[in-house]
Amino acid sequence: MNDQLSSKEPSAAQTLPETGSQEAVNKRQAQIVKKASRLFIKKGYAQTTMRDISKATGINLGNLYNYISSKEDILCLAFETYHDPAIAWLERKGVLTIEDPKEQLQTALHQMLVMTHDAMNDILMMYRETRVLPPKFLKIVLKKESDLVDFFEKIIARGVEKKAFHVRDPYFAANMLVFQLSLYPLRSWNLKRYSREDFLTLTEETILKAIIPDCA
Amino acid sequence: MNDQLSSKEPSAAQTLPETGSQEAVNKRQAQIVKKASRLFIKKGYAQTTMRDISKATGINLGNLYNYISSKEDILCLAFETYHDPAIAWLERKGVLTIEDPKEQLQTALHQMLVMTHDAMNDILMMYRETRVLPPKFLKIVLKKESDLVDFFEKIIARGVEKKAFHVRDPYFAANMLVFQLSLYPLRSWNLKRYSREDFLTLTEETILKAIIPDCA
DNA sequence: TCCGGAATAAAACATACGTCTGTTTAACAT
DNA sequence: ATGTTAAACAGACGTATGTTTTATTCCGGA
Repeated sequence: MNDQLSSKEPSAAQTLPETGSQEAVNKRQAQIVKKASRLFIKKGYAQTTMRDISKATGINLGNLYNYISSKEDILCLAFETYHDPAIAWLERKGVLTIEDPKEQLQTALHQMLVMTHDAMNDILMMYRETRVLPPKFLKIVLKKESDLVDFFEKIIARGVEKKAFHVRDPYFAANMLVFQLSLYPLRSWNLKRYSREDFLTLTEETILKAIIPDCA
Repeated sequence: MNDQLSSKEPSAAQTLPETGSQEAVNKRQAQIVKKASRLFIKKGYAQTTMRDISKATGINLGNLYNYISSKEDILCLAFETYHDPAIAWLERKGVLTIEDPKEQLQTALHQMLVMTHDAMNDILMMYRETRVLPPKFLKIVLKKESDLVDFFEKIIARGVEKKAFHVRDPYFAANMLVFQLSLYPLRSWNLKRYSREDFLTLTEETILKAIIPDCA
């Protein structure tokens, strides 16, 4: 009846009715998460009701629970959906094999900026709703973010060794850089005057200036 | 620039019972806001109940409504309490009269960084709960933030004119700078390794490097 | 044609919430 | 003592919520 005491698995391992084809269930899940995310973005997680989600997806309220195990679970799935592609890109593409540190940093930074910009609403939502995540899942999310910082730290540290960059503390610089990626998601209300391209260029330029000595 | 920043009563707090000593009421209000803010920080606004606030303040649930007009009102008051001092400092102190652009920027930046650092929990809370603000009050808050950006834009623009700074777009630089002030509030979970002083120095250094040419 | 699993609609359920009301207590001037 | 007034209190009200359940409909395949 009320199994609140049973440990809540993070969404990935969430146990569901498990009937029929897992394929169709996953598809339905994705549909729910996508629609629900729009609502979370527009109204906030707490202010979005399961009835809202039912209406938005066109899936009956009771039927929703055949695909997700709880409202909280939808949020976890949303974090997964929009957080993973970034790190995935950095690994899939051969960023790590670029020899020139400056070019390597520019390539990684540019791609991250573009992705961040295009997913601005989702990122803003994540910043706002992080608190709602169950502790176990929160840990996973922070770990992923921390990995991203480590990724940039390595690039920067190598550039410093090769005298291509000039920063006193690569770990700090990486933290600042990753944080700066969120400038637009968190402050777009004050940056409307810039076109997408202008903004990306300006941001890239500003971030790099703090890392690459520009006196040459 | 900041014309009506010292508006006191007619903020967003709605009209209250308006009893006898407004003095005691304000004191009580401050007490409520302070305690409630701690709860909002710890559990989030939506997850904090008026009963929680009653328990934390020791003020009876029903009696709370003699001092605040709604739960939402408490949040508005919290924003006011922690948002105003920053702008106030910049105006009170004679930052605007400092002649040397570099010294002027350093002074303002340092103070803002210290204040941001010390109010990190409140700032994190504000980033997260902005959505809950009633539209009318949200507008006021964004205006204040925008004013802060304008403040730094003017400093930067003057430094550019005097060839002391090197930035392509002062408005963008100011936006980035103000955003960077929130690095610690938003990312402290990944920056625990730094002492307060080390962190402040590093941040100041990094922010300035993007504005002041360091080839000298 | 009929069966069985899925979807739907509607309601129920238990709880939690913000807010308000009616009453009591305490302080204090008269 | 007494009367007045503001503060404190417990409890209730109505609504909204996440979740579950029940009764009914739909539809493809035997």
